[in-house]
Amino acid sequence: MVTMVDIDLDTMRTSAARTCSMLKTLSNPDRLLLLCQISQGESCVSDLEDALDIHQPTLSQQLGVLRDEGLVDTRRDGKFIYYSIASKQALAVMQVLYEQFCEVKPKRAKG
Amino acid sequence: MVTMVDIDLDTMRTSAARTCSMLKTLSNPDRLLLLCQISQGESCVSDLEDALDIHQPTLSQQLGVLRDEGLVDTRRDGKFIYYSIASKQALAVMQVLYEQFCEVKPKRAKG
DNA sequence: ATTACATTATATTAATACGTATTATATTGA
DNA sequence: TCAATATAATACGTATTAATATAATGTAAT
Repeated sequence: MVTMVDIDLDTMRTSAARTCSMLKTLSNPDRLLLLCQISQGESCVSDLEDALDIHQPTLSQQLGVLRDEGLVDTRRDGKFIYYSIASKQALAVMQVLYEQFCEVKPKRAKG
Repeated sequence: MVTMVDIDLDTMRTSAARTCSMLKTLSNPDRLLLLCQISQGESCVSDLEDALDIHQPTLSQQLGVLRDEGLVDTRRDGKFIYYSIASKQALAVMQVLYEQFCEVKPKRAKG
């Protein structure tokens, strides 16, 4: 169990709405992988395309969703556009998701 | 930035799919509040109804979704059915969401 | 046992909206 | 003019949600 202070229902609903908005954005495999990749370090679109094997218009569309939700920032360098994580909240969530769903824990000997 | 070990694309996609499945389940304000409430301690349906002001069939429907996804367990005691968190992964995610979206940090004086 | 009531779940439907993939085209910069 | 990226337009299927009604299970009283 987890300790959370008691807050009123309106406040809770407001927070829940903001939270759900982010969660929905994360609830797509392509976007999740994109964020995962970008959270490893700034990446340009063609890097992401190579790394994740998502084809370009889809990639661009989903990156657009991430931008609209404010989860990523962009920076242009010549022909390339570099993406980075803009939301510390998203980063915190990604970190836990990684720990819970991707990290393999070494098994301990019984005893 | 966050440190994650490099894993192959198939494995990543498999993990992403499982992760998205849970995220989708969390991506609804009613369900999120339900989980939040239940993570505070085992609750029966009428408690949840009172606490969250969601009407009964909706409540039951959304609890069904949480059950189907394996996020909650139930236990009957007479007329009442008690819900509790079944997934440590969900609990971990709820904890971070709470920290990131609900917790109010006291402001420090400058300097 | 039967009745009645409280608690929770299920079924059904209607309305709406959403997500995604695809193809084509536009923009920007070297 | 080519490479990198974004946008537009469309089309398809399907998911989401709320609402209403009804069923199932348990308890208590008679």
